[in-house]
Amino acid sequence: MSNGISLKELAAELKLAPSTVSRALNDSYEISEATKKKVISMAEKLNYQPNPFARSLRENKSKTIAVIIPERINNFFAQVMDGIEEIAHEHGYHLLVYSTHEDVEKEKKIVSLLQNKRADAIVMSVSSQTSDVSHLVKLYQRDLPIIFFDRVCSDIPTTKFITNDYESAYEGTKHLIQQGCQKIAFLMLAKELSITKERYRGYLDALKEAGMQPEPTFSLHCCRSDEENIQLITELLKSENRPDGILSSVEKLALATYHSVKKTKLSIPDDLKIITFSNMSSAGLLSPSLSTITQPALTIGQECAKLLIKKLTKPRHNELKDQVIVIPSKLTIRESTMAR
Amino acid sequence: MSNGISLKELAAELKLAPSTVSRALNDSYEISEATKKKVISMAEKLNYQPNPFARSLRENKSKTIAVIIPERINNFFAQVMDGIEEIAHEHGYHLLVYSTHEDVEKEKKIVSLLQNKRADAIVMSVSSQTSDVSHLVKLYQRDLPIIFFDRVCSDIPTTKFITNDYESAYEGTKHLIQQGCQKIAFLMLAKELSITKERYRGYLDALKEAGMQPEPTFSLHCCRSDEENIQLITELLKSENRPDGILSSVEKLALATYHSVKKTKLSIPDDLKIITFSNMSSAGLLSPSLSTITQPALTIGQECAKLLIKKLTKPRHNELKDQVIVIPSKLTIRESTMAR
DNA sequence: TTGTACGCGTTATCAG
DNA sequence: CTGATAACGCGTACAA
Repeated sequence: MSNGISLKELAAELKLAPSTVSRALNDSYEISEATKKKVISMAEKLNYQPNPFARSLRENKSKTIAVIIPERINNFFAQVMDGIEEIAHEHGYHLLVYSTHEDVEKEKKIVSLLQNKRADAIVMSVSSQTSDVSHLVKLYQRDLPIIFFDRVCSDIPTTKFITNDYESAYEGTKHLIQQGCQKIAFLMLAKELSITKERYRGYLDALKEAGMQPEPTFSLHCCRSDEENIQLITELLKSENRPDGILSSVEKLALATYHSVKKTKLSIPDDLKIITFSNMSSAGLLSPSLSTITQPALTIGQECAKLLIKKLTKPRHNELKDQVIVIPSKLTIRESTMAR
Repeated sequence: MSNGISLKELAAELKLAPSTVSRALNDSYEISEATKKKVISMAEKLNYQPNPFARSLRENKSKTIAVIIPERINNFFAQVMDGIEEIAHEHGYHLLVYSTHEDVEKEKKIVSLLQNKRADAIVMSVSSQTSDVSHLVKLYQRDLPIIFFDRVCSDIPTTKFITNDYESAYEGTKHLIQQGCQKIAFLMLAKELSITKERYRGYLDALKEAGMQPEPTFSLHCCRSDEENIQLITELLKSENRPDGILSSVEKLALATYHSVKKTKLSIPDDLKIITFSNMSSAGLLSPSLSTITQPALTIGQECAKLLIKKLTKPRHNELKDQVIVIPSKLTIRESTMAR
């Protein structure tokens, strides 16, 4: 056996015209049952596989969706991918996957690669460095359907799926206050990120409602590097005026905090309480177990894919409206925020 | 702007023949520098993007590699993916990614989807349910280059990348013995998996060398379901004749053990020591911190991609020889295997 | 140095 | 119901 047979060869074998065979395989109504059967059985016998590129060329679609995420080693994004894949496969779509590693330059390269319609549509969450979005606008202008999730681009008029960032951060902060925290810090990646803004707002409003002033040094901007983040957080924890509570806007910063705490004489939750946005399944196994705000990652992925496929299947009736769809997160209280 | 311009249209704009434009863009030696410049600048001006499907159809290659992994929410596989992606992107290759969720039926479907040469090659790690490999043999017979990593198929004559499973398991077991364990259990997924077999051999040989008998009930076969695994392990830990040491052949079973221990009165490492194959970055943050055998995941991914691309680029000189390439793991001792 | 013609494997249109 | 033909966009042999 070697490299597969073409429609034409299959037709020759059957002594039929290629067009007839094509129609038979596509179950066209204008082909008799008898020939359909003959064609199908021969196709199976010879293990005929249609060439996807010829088809894509002809139909101007690839049955492929591109997914761009900031990082792969991240439970949230991995779960979202699982959700997208589940729905995509149900509808015969394939997934091209790209990770930007939180690097805008990488993101731009990837996006530029996708301009040629290699994928029928794009699902993405922008990198933490992304503030100028002209590369994404370009995509949009090329008529490539695009959906954002989690870290969205409000400038681009399409559908976005997020969790209730504001409320969750608000509730998380309120929880810290109820547990007795007086000085609460907020850990963020880039301040330009949509999720940062919303979660920060929730944090500030919760403080305000409790009559607390947000300490400027308590808004900590972190970066991609775990080492640097641990350094930054350690400094904050060792400072004269250190926080006694932390709301971490992403999982990795909570883990960095755990590492930092090990470098101090502090202990969680006695000296410092912490809650974080995170989808880590082993949050409950950490020392101490970590209170989390768990995002509906799988659902977000599924919904993204469902909407996109609806749009791809029936483009007329389904525009990607400029709207934000919110799916709520779930607070799970564990030891890291226990009152003494 | 709408949907991109074709080579023909670009040629018309330039008042040149399509073939000339094609050659200019591909930097052919038979085109004058002057026209090359004109063509390139116009191509940029009109944002010309070659149609990848026309190209794939013509050249019979897609510049795409398919990657099949058993699960996405797994630090090892995520890191391997990162390694593959890094090298693939350097060479202009795209990645189609599929997860089997440890399900052979899913694996078969995916593999069948790839028969049509949608991808130029495949990198994969088989599901834990995979014992019959006829679906993979079929791929191989189709002349689709395929490379295995970690969970390999010895029946298929191609290159495989693994870690030193036998030695690592041997060393891990020996470490447990040195720390005072007398009754060591081995946790595995399916016993048919290549990694299970090798790691089990290492475990058995270490026991033997220490003059210990392998207790039959201490070889625990687990499954995909975390709940069931926790149940199984809990039973083992509560049994009359319980182990005092555990070598876990995969990360998830170690985490399941941590959950199980919480359901008993035992404590790690006093009553039970445990070491596991794992690439979890937060192993050091668990309670207690978890001793691990860390696989060179990134390197494995990079090497797979390098070899595959060499093969795809210069097929004549690079056959995928039937060999196993071993890249060693690293033992990291933490609290979970401390002697009392 | 540039242009013409063809084929890659499909599917849709038009004829019969 | 089936067959012939054209077209999708590109690259290459062959011609000029």
